[in-house]
Amino acid sequence: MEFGCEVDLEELCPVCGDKVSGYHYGLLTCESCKGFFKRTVQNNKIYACVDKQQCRIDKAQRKRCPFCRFQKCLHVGMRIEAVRADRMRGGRNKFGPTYKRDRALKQQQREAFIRAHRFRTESGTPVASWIQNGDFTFTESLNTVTIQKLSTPSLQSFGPTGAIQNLCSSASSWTIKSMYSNTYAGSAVVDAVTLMEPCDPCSKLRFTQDPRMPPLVMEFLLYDPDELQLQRNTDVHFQQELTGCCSYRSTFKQLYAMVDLLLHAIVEWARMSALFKQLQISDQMKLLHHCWSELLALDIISGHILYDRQACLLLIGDHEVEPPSTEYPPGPSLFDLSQRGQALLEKLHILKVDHQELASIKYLILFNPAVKELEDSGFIEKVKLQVGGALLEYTRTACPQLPNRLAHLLEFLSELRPLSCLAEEYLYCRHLRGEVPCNSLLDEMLHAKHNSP
DNA sequence: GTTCAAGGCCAG
DNA sequence: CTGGCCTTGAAC
Repeated sequence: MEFGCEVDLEELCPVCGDKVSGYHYGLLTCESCKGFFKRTVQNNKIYACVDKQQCRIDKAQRKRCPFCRFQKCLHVGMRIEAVRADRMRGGRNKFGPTYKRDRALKQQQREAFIRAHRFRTESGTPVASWIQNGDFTFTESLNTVTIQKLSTPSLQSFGPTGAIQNLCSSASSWTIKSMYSNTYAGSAVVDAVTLMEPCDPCSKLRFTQDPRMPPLVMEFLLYDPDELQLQRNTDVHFQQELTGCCSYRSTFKQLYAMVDLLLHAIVEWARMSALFKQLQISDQMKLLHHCWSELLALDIISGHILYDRQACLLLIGDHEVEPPSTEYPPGPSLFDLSQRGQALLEKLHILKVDHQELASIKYLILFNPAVKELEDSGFIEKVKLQVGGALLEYTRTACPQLPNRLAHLLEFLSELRPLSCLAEEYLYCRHLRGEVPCNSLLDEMLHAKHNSP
């Protein structure tokens, strides 16, 4: 079973994502943030940020900027008044009952999340047999792919073909970088890089003023990709081509360019996540290779919900640009995808899902402990459970009148999976016909899942 | 007596 | 300065 009651529920520090050692100064934090907070308050430290006071704080970088670290300590709720002025040791402070309540609440949430997860409808998930085969070969191919721990700058060929897919490194992080030919979506990489720039967290602060919002959900929202930038990029790509009234083939070329752009944004979003960064590179690759299509489908659908995105992939099914398939058995059509996507979109509309929930759901998709041959599935499971707990806490606070809201969200997730399988099948069929440009990130994702070495 | 969140210590 | 480990002592 995916979530057993016996699971050791190790929490993660809301400041840096390190392992929690207990309640310190008002909430569960790690030992190092506890010490840092204590020293800062006791010694009346005053720090300065050499950047824009928006430094990302995670386990690897928490030492870099004490100013932003302390700001984050305060932001997540560490209490200055819990540091004793008289420095008296031992005993308990006035937060004792708070900690006790918090423990009870967390336990309740944990149990409720596990119940909700059991409730989730797993049946009726049609997965084409070739996809299952693909999963097998995908696992096999992973064994042959050596991924360096990129402590020094390096370029490495990735994937079973000669595609120019490279893992690049900067410091201890990584990116998947696809190169484009001059004739195909030449500006996509540049655009993707632009949209990957961390958005201004202040622009989202208005959503995070509510002190009842779980710190984890707040974090997810703050670091969700900048939609405006993404929209500008995708609109340019998509509408240029559609207004040009061109052949279906070139329209799909643009479609792939946009899918590739979205994939770049998804990879970069994951890469920027403090929790994701704590995984080994190999696990990061496995998780992304496994869930890219789900994240892509969710991204496209949520674009409608949150932003009424103009460049609408779902509507492409209405353009009647796709000639009927001559293959037997016929693969899925864009029309199929469009119909199913619209049905899911309708569900989200009825649920009135919000940005916080969508930002959290993405982490539930990404941190999937069921992915095969993970090095650290334990950590991934803990993260998933923690995200589930935070999402439950959030839905209970935001929609107290709907106690089963989380179960509905999980049900939506279980319905997203077959759609993403269908989308993958569609893209793979076109890939086999040579319509997916080589060297794109999409090409890499399709290769990773379906090619045996 | 046990628990556990305070403060303290000190190698790196 | 950092952070892992140690000591303390009120609440239970």
